[in-house]
Amino acid sequence: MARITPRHEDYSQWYLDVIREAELADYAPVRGCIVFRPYGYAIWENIQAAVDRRFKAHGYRNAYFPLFIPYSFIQKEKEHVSGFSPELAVVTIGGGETLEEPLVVRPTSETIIGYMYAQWIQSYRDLPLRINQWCNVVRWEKRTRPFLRTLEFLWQEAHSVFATYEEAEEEALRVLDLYTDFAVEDAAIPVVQGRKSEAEKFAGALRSYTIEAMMGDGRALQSATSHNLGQNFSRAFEIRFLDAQNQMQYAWTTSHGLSTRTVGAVIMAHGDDKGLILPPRLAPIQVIVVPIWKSDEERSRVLETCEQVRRMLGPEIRMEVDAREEYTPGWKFNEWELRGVPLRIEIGPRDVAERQVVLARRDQPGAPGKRVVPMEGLLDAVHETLSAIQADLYQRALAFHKAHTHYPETYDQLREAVADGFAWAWWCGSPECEAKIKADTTATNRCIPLEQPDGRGRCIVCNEPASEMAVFARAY
RNA sequence: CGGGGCGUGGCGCAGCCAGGUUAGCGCACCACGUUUGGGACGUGGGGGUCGUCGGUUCGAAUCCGACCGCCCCGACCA
Repeated sequence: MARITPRHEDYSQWYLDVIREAELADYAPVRGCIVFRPYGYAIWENIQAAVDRRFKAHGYRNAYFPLFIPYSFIQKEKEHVSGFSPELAVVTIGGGETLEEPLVVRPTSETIIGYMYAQWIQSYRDLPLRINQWCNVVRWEKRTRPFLRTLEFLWQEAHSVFATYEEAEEEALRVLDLYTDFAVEDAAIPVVQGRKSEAEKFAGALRSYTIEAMMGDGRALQSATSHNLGQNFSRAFEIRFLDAQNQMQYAWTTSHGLSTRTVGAVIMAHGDDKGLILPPRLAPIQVIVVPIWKSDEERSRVLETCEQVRRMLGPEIRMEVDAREEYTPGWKFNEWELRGVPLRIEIGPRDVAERQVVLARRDQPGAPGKRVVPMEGLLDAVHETLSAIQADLYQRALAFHKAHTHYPETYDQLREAVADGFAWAWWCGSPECEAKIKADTTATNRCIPLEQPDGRGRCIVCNEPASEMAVFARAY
């Protein structure tokens, strides 16, 4: 029987229990690696579809670059090599023979894509160039956690090239908006858009932008990143072009990524003690139909009605009929609630006789979430209810986010704030003050939000004048 | 990689301290029957070299050592 530790008892255990019981993933025989089971992978496929659609609308095309990167490529960009060296997986033997040059299993693809871009770009007329790839990457992390941090993970990485700094900067912010739109509209998760501090930015970036989401325990999860790489990689890989004045210029590049960690974000942002709650837009099964019967005669009538419902909803709704005979309706109710299916339709003999069905919302367990609707017009009622669930999940997450967002004015208040959620505080910008907070509280500087309050303040640590607020939080 | 905890059928655990016949329990699984509007019940079954390797002993799940893995708290990170 499904056994899920209550969140208040042990949040980490709750997270792991949900993943196991909902059959999202299982541990692989290699440390730090997971198997994406079909139900978990289906969530990722829906995330992929939602993100891919947006990238294509922004002018991106998909391509695929190799898994293996020559070791020397990683070393060409100074900060990139120091940032990624500790976590590289390196292949030194191929076909039984020691390789002349070791191959890195990509931790990210700026280098190999930069190498190719250098060959493809000659003129300003070749710009802008926007390419995205869906792939796996490997980072040899010390400490792993299913979905949130695994040795191998799946993601999309988009890489673009522009003629000017301004265009690259604009792109970094545009794609950040793209991710934000996905998070809000599809994942139903509110996020803080911001800029990473120097200490937290991507290795090799001029500037990194992030969206930070709040999990159910108040901790932050960096949910997507968008980097303005400046000319760092174009200089390292000689990505140059002739401008309209026939002058040779180094290009300006950007990169952007969103990973399978997003599956973990969905689990932790919406789940409750009964298990998963999936936003309808990302749910592999949006509607589960549970038939109820006693006699064989009732069974055939009820199942016939289920098939009518399938014909009405099937073309537009991801739905299944759970006609298994070995489980009782009550068991199925709990099972599908654990798996986070947003809407359940119950159909029994009474409903068949009345030409009606019962709709039960996952996000409102028990009687309050149930209502009887006529078969006539069922498709519209289901669409409306799914939309309402999608909207309500976002509102609930937003209310939680706000309730756990604090504006401490003293260092002691900051300590208390980061124990509960996000702390917005004035920060002078110095790495020392940032490091002190991390050392004292384990909370890190998540970002400098793009939307800043008016006025100025004094640094929460050193009391020097500060022109910007930063968000501090404990993070995954 | 440091600190703490834990490895016993698929899941959750007991047994270990005080070594001794066929290693138990709940759930899950298989068969049959009765059930089915919020996790049904009966009867009968199947499944474990007790994380791995080595040591002590007449005898090891139990004692000793090493290693491996997992979880939690840190340092590192999407």
